[in-house]
Amino acid sequence: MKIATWNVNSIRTRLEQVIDWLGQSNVDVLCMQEIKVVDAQFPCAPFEELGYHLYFSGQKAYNGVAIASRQPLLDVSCGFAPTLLNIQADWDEQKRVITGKIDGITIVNLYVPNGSAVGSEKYEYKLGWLAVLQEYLRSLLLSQAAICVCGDFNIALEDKDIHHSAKSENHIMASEPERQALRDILLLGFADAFRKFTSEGGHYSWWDYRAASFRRNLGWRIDHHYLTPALYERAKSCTIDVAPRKLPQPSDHAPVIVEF
DNA sequence: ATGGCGCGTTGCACGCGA
Repeated sequence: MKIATWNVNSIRTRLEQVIDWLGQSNVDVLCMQEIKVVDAQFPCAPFEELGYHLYFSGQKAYNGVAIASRQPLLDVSCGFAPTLLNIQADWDEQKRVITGKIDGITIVNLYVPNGSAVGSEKYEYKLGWLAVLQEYLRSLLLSQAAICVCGDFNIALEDKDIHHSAKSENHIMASEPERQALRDILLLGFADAFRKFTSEGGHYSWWDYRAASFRRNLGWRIDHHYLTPALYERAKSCTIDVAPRKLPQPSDHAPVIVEF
């Protein structure tokens, strides 16, 4: 069983690359972020022709998450509210969460807010959103034993997840409050699948479009799979596939795949 | 220090991403 996460940066623009990659990688589940399309316009047909079922929560122009799965997902829900019944509704206005269950594994597909700049209004929104996410996962853990939380976290937890020329405490995605918010979430009982197999730095999942960052390998590892303990033990590999990032007109993110 | 590239938009410059 392979579960992949990929910020595709517009599913309509990236459709051919995503479909090609699905056909080659043969993953069972693909979690996508930044689909940037309303539900009525999601291009379902090419996925269905490959044998995938589609689940999505989209909005116009920004954000949006989707899951393509070979087997139908159970208990699909969008946003925090179905689990956090008392949450303020506006935390679900931006479409950043979709959850479903397959083979006893609850998959939570996330697009964590970017945060713009440390100290900005969007940064405060990101920290607030992460606090809501913590409560969401705490609540899920009450009823679900095997959880895979994956997606674009927009946080590099350690300095070795960041290329040498960008290490800055006040950099968005690396500031201490963001890292602490993510550590607090992991303390609920999640471990990084990638770090089960690879301890050294220099492995990245996102490279800025500008300044030839990919060619110079000036990247960040910000796309993650976080697993509950028994699932973590079952993980057989976790890899970043940089091949799609080399194509013309790529997403700025590469897919990350965990295998059980 | 700044901006760089790419996406979508009742588009033709701008907000946003990270």
